[in-house]
Amino acid sequence: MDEDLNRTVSAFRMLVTTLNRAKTHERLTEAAGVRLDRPDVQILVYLLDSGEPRRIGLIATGLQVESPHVTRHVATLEQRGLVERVRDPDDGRAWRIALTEEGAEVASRCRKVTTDWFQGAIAEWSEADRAELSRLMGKLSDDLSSHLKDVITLR
Amino acid sequence: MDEDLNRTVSAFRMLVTTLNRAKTHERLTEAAGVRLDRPDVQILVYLLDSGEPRRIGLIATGLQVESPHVTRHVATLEQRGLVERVRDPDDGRAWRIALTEEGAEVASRCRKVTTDWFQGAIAEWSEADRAELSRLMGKLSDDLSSHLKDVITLR
DNA sequence: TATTGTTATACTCTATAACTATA
DNA sequence: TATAGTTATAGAGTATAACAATA
Repeated sequence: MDEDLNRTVSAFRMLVTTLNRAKTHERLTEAAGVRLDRPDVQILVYLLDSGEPRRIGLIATGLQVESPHVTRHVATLEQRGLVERVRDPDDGRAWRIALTEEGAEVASRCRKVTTDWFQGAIAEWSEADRAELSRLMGKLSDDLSSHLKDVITLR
Repeated sequence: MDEDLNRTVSAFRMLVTTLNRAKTHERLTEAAGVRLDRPDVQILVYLLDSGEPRRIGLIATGLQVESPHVTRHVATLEQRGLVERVRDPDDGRAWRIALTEEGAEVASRCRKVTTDWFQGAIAEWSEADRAELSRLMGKLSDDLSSHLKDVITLR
């Protein structure tokens, strides 16, 4: 039981490690045919997943970083024509960050590289196992995030 | 199918993000009652998981970082009495890094905080789901690492 | 001479603090 | 004056390059 848990967590730890290495990112951008640093890609994919323009603050919250970090990277993405600022209809002082057409395309390519990695890794799995993985992963993500939020907030 | 995959990956992405934030680490060390930076903890837990002393190079490979990084952090861990160097019996020029008694204790506390987080998150899950998670997670970790290794090597 | 590890250095990522601007 | 965002700065984390030491 406890052994099971230890194995689960250490498997997880290894995956997290791998996915955070510079080499992995390098490989991703190479495969996607773009030259962007990690935070840039994270922001693009976040916007793509969102499906609509988002404010700086919301992007920061979503990616769990501080806003100056987002400000800086959005500025470079804007210069490269991958995102643009549009007025927030609800709040005149605020802007929303929108993917440009090219930005959306780049974001899809980056996202696809990652999903392809997963797909390649589980290609040999049974249909049932793949479905189970999807289900449990979603559940784990929800439960772990909300659990951590509680743990971190309750101080 | 493709939708499933996208959800799996984006759930994953979120978890990776959360687990890599400074605040999460801060929370971990606070709960474990230690004052160590992230690489220090990674090295300690790696050694604990290994169950035996390891050489610098192997630690670097395992954590997927370059050896100078390990050298530096091992030096501080050594100063703090959490690890010690022992001669490699197989190769006189090499040393192995061993956990001291205190180091092993600190490492266990850190590892336990993480596993407790997981445990708390999945506490309400059915026995069957927990077992499935463990099984699929191990499988995914193996398959994804080896798949990535292939992808990254084949260049 | 090949391998392992170390020292020195620099770059990337991210946080904190102080400031600006608009509702 | 409260909120959203920006500018400025600093610190953590990690990589690369050059070197040292031992089989």
